[in-house]
Amino acid sequence: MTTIYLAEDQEMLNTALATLLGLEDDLNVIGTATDGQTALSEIIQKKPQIAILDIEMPKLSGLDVAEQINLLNIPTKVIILTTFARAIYFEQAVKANVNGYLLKDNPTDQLVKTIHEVLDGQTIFSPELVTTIISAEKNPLTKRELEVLKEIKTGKNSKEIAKSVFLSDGTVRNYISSILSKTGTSSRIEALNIAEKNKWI
Amino acid sequence: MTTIYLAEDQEMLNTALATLLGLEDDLNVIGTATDGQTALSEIIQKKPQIAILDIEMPKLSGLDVAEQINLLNIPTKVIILTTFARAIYFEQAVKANVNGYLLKDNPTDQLVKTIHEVLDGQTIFSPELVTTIISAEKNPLTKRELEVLKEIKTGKNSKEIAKSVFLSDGTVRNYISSILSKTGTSSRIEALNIAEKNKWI
DNA sequence: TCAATAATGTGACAAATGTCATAGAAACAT
DNA sequence: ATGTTTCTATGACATTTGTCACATTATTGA
Repeated sequence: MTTIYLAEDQEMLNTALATLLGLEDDLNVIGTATDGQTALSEIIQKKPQIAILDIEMPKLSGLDVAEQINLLNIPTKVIILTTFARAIYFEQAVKANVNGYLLKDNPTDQLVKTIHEVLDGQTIFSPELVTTIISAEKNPLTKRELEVLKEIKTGKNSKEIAKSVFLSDGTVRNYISSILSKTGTSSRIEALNIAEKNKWI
Repeated sequence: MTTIYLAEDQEMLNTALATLLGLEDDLNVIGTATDGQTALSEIIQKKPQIAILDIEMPKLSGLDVAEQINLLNIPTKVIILTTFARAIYFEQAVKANVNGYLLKDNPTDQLVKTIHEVLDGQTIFSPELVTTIISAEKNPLTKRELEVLKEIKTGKNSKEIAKSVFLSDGTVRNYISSILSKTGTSSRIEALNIAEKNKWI
C-alpha cells in the first residue's frame, strides 16, 4: 500500500483528487493540506512515500516544500502538480530534485500513472511542459534588469525603484532603456506584457 | 436519475469531477467538454437536467453558454463553477438567470449539495462570493475611463490610445488623469494594479 | 425642469520617461 | 591573459506623461 500526501490549495480539486486516489486499491491518501507550511510539517512527520504538491499555495509554495524535502533528506518522492509551465518553476523543480512534474492539463489517469512510474523509480516530466519550455523565448534580461522589471511591475517610478534596489536614478533608467530595447518595446507596460507572456516573471 | 453535463477546461478537474459525480447513485454525467462551444452544442442536443459550467474556457465562456441556454429557453439548470469571485462575472451570471454560482474554493461535497438544492428549485450563491462582492471596492470609473484603462493595459501610449478610441490626445490624457485621481495612484501601472486587484478589468 | 455627471476639447506647464554617448570597475568565459 | 558582458554612473536631450484651468455639449437622475 502506497502512502500519499496531497497539497493543493483549491479545495474542489483537493477533495476530488483525495477521494479519487483513495479509490485506487494500492494507494492510500494519508493527509491533505491547502497550504505549504502545513504540508511540509505533516510530510516531515508522516513521511509518505509520495507527496503531490501544487506550486501556488499560501505561506509556502510547493517548490519551497520540495526544496526542503530534498535538503532534509526525507525519503518522500515529490510530484509537482501545477497549471503553469513556467521556465523558472521548471528550473527550480529540477534543482529540488523532484521526481515528477505534471500539468493540471492532464486527466486524472495520467496522475495515477505518474504516481506508479515514480514509485517505480522513474523521473517523469509532462511532455507538454518540456515542449513549452523549449518553445518559450529565452529570457534575454540580466539579473539586474529582471530585478528592475519586477519593481516596475509594482508601479514604482524610477526614483522609487532606485531606492529599492540601491542604485542611482539614472542607472535604473538605463536598465529600463536596455530592457525596452531587448524586448523590442517602447514603454514599461509593453515590456511587462512581453515578460509576462514569456513567463519571465 | 439526474443527467449532468460538465464543462471545465482544466482536464484534471474535469475528469476528477466527472468520475466523482458519476459515483453518486442519483447522478449521471452524460457528457463533458473542455471548451464552451462544444459544451453549448452538446447541451442543446442532449438537454441535461443540470449543466455545470466553468467560466474561463476557450472559444466561449461559461457565462456566454449560460446566456445562450437562457435565451434559447432550454430547460437545463445552470451551475457556474469558478475560481473567481468577480463582480462583473456575478452580474452577468445573475442576468443569465443561472441557478447556482459556486467557487472552486469549496469541497466537492458542496458541489453535490448544490446540485441537489438546485434540482430542488432553489437558487444558490456561494456565501463567500456574496461577501467578496460586497466588500470589493465599487468601480468608480466611467465607461470611457474604463475603456481607456483597457487600452492602457495593452501598453499603448496616449497618442495610440487616442487613435484607437477616436479621441484627441489631450482628452485621453485627461481621462488618464481622472483615472489616477479616482484610484489614488500616480502612474498607469499603479492604476492597472488597483483595477486588477479589484477585478474592474 | 434643474442640477449633477459624463463626454469632449484646448493650452500651458512641471515632472517623469526614455535615449544616447561615454566611462570605469568587476565578473566571467575561453 | 584577454576579450566580452555586466554593473554602475553622469549629463544632456527629446518625448511622454500627468496636472490644471477652463469651456461646450449631451445625458440623466431626482
